[in-house]
Amino acid sequence: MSIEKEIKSTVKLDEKDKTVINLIYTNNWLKEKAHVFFKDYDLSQEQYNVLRILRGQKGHPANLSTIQDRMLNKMSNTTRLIDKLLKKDLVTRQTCASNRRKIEIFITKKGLNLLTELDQKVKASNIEITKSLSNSELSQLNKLLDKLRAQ
Amino acid sequence: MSIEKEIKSTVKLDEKDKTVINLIYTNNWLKEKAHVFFKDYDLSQEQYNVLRILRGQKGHPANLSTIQDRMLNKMSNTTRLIDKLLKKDLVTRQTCASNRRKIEIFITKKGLNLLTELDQKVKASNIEITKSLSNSELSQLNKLLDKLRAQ
DNA sequence: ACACAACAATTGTATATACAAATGTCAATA
DNA sequence: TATTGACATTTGTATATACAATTGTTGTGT
Repeated sequence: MSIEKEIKSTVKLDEKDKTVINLIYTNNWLKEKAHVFFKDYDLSQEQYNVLRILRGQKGHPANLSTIQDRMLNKMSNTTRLIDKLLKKDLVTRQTCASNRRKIEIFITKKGLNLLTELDQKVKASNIEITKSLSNSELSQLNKLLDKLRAQ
Repeated sequence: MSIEKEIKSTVKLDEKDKTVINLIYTNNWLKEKAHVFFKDYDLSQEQYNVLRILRGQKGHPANLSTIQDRMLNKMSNTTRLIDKLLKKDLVTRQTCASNRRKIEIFITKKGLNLLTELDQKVKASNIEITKSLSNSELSQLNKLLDKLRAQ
């Protein structure tokens, strides 16, 4: 459905306004799907994201500011997010020996296993989410989004 | 910047995965802009959205479920959002005479004036946000987003 | 008229997020 | 080595959001 019908807009929108609303609307649509997906795993989208960042470290520790840097949703409170992962034994936390202001966070074996389990499911979910578009359309969409943000 | 560089991804993503991440990332980029925009007005994005819905009613009242229906972010607690608009005298609330389960919400003169003031600024902001894309690219992007959601 | 289900909104509670202030640590320099 | 500013994280507090339970109202069937 076109975004104008979708939001039952009473006025005709120009392409610029439409794009902004369309992005917000599409994100909500996406967020709903992610929510359904993750609730089975007692994991928030952000927690999943952090685990992936840690896995990307390939054994090297990450400290809080590194994680915050790479997070999709830059939220201020990474400490409490890590607290939750810690409580589930998905990560470990220790202060950095060479600089005690920093902390070193590692993903645990349990965390890696959970990610492995999720990998295929996320893949499947992404296929499902994007099934209406061909690969060339997806590539176009990616190009346009990248260009939009290039300011 | 491409989404892969942006998130410092260590692995090559396929277009499907890239699209999903790109949408999330783009939304955060957008949310940040909206946040900066609205904070000067002591108004949240959602509050603004509700005011616009009420203006769209053109004098007719809207009840809570109608508003919730049309909101971009379907959140559960419209009551408390209306509370806040009420406290700022931007809307009025009264129980519906013919069905006392319903309430009727109207936008006030003050609310309409605020919207009028914001109209041009939102327009300008949307122009700024979308300045990297031509009109034909924006139209393409809108088509792709609409198609993506068409499931 | 009464019981009961459906409806519309509100309230309570838990969790998430944003922002500022506080804590502890380190580096520079006088 | 004492002071100061910057750094990295944590904590406190306010606000936002999600979800379930509750309240009050209406419509329907008996």
